[in-house]
Amino acid sequence: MLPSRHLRAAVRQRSHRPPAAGEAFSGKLDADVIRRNKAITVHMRAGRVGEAERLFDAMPSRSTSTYNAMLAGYASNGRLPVALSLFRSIPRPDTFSYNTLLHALAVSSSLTDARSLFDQMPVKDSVTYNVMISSHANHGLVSLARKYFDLAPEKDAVSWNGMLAAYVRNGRVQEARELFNSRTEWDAISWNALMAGYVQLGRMAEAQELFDRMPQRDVVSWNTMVSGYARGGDMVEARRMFDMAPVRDVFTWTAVVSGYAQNGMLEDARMVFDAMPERNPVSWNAMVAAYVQRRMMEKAKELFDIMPCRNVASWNTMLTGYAQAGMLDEARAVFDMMPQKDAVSWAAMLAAYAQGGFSEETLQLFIKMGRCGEWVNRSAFACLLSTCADIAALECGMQLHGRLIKAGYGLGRFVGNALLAMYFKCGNMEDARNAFEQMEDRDAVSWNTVIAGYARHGFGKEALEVFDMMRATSTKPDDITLVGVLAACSHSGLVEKGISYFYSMHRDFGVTAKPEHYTCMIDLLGRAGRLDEAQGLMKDMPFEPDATMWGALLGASRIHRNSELGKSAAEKIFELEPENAGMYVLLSNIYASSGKWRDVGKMRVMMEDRGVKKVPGFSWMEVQNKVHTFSVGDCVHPEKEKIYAFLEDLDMRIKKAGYVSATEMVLHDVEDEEKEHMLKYHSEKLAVAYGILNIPVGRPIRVIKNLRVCGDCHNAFKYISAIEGRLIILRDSNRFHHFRDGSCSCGDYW
DNA sequence: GTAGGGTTAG
Repeated sequence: MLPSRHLRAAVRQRSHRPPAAGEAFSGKLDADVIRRNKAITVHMRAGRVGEAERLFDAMPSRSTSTYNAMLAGYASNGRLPVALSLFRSIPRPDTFSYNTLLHALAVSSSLTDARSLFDQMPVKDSVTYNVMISSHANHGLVSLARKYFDLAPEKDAVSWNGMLAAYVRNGRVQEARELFNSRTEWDAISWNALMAGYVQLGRMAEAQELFDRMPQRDVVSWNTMVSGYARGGDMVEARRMFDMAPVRDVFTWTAVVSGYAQNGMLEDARMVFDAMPERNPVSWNAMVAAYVQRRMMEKAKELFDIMPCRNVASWNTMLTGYAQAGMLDEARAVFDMMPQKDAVSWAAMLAAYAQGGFSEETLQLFIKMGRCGEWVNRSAFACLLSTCADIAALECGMQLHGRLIKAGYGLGRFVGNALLAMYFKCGNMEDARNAFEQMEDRDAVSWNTVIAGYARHGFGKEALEVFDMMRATSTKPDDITLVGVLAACSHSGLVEKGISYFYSMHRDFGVTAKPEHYTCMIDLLGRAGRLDEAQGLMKDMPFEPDATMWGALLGASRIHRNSELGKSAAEKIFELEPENAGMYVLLSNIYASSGKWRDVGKMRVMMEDRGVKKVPGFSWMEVQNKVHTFSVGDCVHPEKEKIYAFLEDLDMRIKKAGYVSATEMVLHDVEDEEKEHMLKYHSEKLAVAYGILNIPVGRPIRVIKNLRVCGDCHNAFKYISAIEGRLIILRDSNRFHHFRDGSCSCGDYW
């Protein structure tokens, strides 16, 4: 980003003399200047900045348009600082000059800079407003785009289409439609844009209806429909449109190739590809992606090697291909070899590491990214934020939030929702709420994220408050909202409330109960000890119970020590999902807690027979941008001596305060003392101990565990939070626990 | 010489 004082200085020098649109420096342009201006533009467009500069320097006289050509060239070649200093040296800049700079700032610097230039512009024309409309729309700031649209004194076709596209590109097709219906003079671009809006949402019937009604169709109209059907997986219809099209261009052909590719029809894709009259890099990329999608990396590489010309996307395709095939070394090799990297390359490499569980590498790469000064675009922001959410890298996520603000990106739906989810998944409720309050465009996803977020943290009251807020808006609650609402009731013990929502949701919100809703209800009733009612609901519902529902019942049996019911639930689960290790462990724990060691032993034999591997439990936490991982007992952490010694001491102190270790929770039937020893060194305990030692007092200790928290650790953390005066936020595979002053936000209701 | 629609990679 540019320091705004440079911008202010550049503009201040200019503002004493308002220039007029189209004004030329020398009054009359001679043919030679025009010819040379054209040559400059040609060089600039081909990326030959040096050539253009030589021409410019050699010119005996220059017009303002000469400067403008240079300015546009610098801007489109990513040379923003040079563009800015050139702008300062233009003797009489006209509105063209200002518009060019405005566009450059909006595209590659920040909207804050663009806005301040806009405010200082002495003369504005419709292009000025159009730049503001489209750049705000591209950043997801639809209401600001609308503000500039309404502000524009005269609107031309581009203004109307820009506003239409602002709605369409942000998924707000309804508002686009309303705008469209408000007048009649629309051109083919407008029809195509609105059609594309429906296509993006997969609403092909409405797109087709527009297509049939449009007064004049051009090749883009056909392409929109072909690719729409292709992306929706309807290759028959896509092919029909392709065959019917009166004109085809590279886009049409590529859409079909990519359609076949994405729907797993590799041979058809190749046939069309081979038949193409001409190909561009995108067509090649689509075919390479076809092989990549089938994990045929050798074939993909073969094609990649013979491509006449590769762009960043070609490299990115190979990079993600290797990443998805789990070939992380190859992926990294491609990443290091690429001639240019863009935001996608960084995001793909980051995602590869993150999804492979290499959080260390993920963070390292992100730090490197910051050092490289890489410009992060909106989707990369969203992708990075969700990566941070997955690994609960809060500090990383907060840095991203900071850069998001600096870049002038508003909290539009995509980035805003990703940010919300990040804060919730990292256990930072305050910032999640703040981000939500600041979002300018809330959609159902935003509301759902907040409701489900609060629910998972055991903040049932807050979740239901937000739900009430949502009901006061025009955004309609959907089935996902109600899953969140029911989960909120379940996780907070609001049993009666949950039951009443469940039975009234069809009447009040038009939501029909899906299996997910029943799962919530079984969970809710089961946790409350109303096991008979839970079973009754399962019998009466219109679906066959699935493994998750039996799992909810199994969990309830564990809390309420009903090993008979637990056993029959577990048997059903073994039938449905024989490899689900978590269920064997859960059932073992139920047997163990009632001292049925023989049955515990049987479970272990069963797991061995069926080749089910128990997922090893581990926990991790972030301290100063570094992720520390802990696993049970065998801590390899460099500071393990210190951690163990501290744990011993802590253990003594919480015992004095009344803590009794619940040896019953452990899977193995070993002697008590030994059991206690194993419990003491559960991964989450090691992590919490490390946190207390390394995180300053006053800041919460955030720990993430890949499995469900063990009951004994849960109990111990309550004591620890009181004795150490710390807030401990634990994310386990099921939900969040906030330990504070001796109690947990789950109300021991997990 | 500035602004608007359709194709690839996440």
